[in-house]
Amino acid sequence: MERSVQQRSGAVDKRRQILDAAVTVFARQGFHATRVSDIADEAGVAYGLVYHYFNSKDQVLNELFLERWSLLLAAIEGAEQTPGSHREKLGAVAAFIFDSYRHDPELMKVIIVEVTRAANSFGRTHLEEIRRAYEGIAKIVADGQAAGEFRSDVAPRFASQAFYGAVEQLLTEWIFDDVAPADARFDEARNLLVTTICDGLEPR
Amino acid sequence: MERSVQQRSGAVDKRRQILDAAVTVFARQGFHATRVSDIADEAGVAYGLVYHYFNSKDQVLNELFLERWSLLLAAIEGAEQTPGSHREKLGAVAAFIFDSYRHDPELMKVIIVEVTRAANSFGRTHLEEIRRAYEGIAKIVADGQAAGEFRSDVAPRFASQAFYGAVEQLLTEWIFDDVAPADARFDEARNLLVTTICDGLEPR
DNA sequence: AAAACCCGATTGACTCGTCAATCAGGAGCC
DNA sequence: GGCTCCTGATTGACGAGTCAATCGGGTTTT
Repeated sequence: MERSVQQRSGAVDKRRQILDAAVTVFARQGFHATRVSDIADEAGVAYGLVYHYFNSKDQVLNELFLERWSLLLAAIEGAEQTPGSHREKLGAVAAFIFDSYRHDPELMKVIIVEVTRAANSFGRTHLEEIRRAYEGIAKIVADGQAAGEFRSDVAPRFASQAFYGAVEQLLTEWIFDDVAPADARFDEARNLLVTTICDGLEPR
Repeated sequence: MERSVQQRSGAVDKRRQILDAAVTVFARQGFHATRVSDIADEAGVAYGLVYHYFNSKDQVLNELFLERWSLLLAAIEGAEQTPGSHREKLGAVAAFIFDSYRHDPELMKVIIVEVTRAANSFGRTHLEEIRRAYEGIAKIVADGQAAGEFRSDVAPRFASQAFYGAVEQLLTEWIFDDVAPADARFDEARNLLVTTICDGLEPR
């Protein structure tokens, strides 16, 4: 289990090195267009070593996705239980996702482009985990409705889709632009998003 | 120019046949996983004929995308100029997109999965056309702000992204489910979407 | 010495796009 | 009508290239 005990110290580094290199090349060329040799070259290791640590190219992407997605699920869980308005809880979820992009845009690009938005291939494989996130957000909405903070005539699951879809679309624009916006833009995006979804476009 | 004059009548049918077959197999297996021979088999024509009408597998998808996307751009253009509130104009755009799915779910699946949401490959190629749609929606929002119907503290381009992202996410759920919802669900989706984006989740 | 780690040449499977051959039917001539 | 010529639609086998995954052997650690 404890990798640093059963393997020597260099080993875990190589594994990590391969994962990090994979993020870079997947982000640059897309999963399909990257050869396993590209990953090995980027990581500075031999071709075969990739297969020492992973069963397949697919497994490398799976690992990257699950590593990050479990954090998102935890963040949603955390937001649910945090004190504060339900509007603030939605804000916390959006903030986590935008921060993930701020912290590691390449990784987020790979996850969104190759998994989350890929209805064939990996999106189908990880549908369950992906939906768990939607359901977590839907739960926040449902609780908000029960608390009288949100209107009750919008199905929580529906609101969750609209919310998540909006977040991902904003990220996708940044991904297409290949820009890492200034830090202020992240907070601005979060605020505008929460304002739009909670208050709506029409003046109050 | 006039195809029916310079070519035998059967010819134009075969071309169409290939395009329709491509939609079916792209929707079923995804662009990357379909071989050109799959398209030919589905269309009931010989392998080589695909290359008689198209330069490459890519060109087949390009044609499908452009054919449909130009209709969307026209619909947005039309919505802009239609009389009525700007809220109704946004509703008209959403209605067109949902109707496109109702009318031909396979084609919409292909366009969304393989082009619109594919930041590598085709998404990049057609970025310009895709963005034209975003800008059209943004223009409706901007006009709505100028008319005092929408709040002015949300950037139009931003609102456009949130709106389109929400629409596409809802469609994506249907795509993943591989269901064609009952007709009533389409209108419901449009209404809830416009309500959410324009009025917001919080009670008025 | 055993075990873990690392290497990269090789294999085997796969598919795109090409191309030479065939086929169907219209136009012109007898 | 019947015959020939001709165009371009249609066919499918094949060449050429790609790439994932394996494998046998070398090196370092314990």
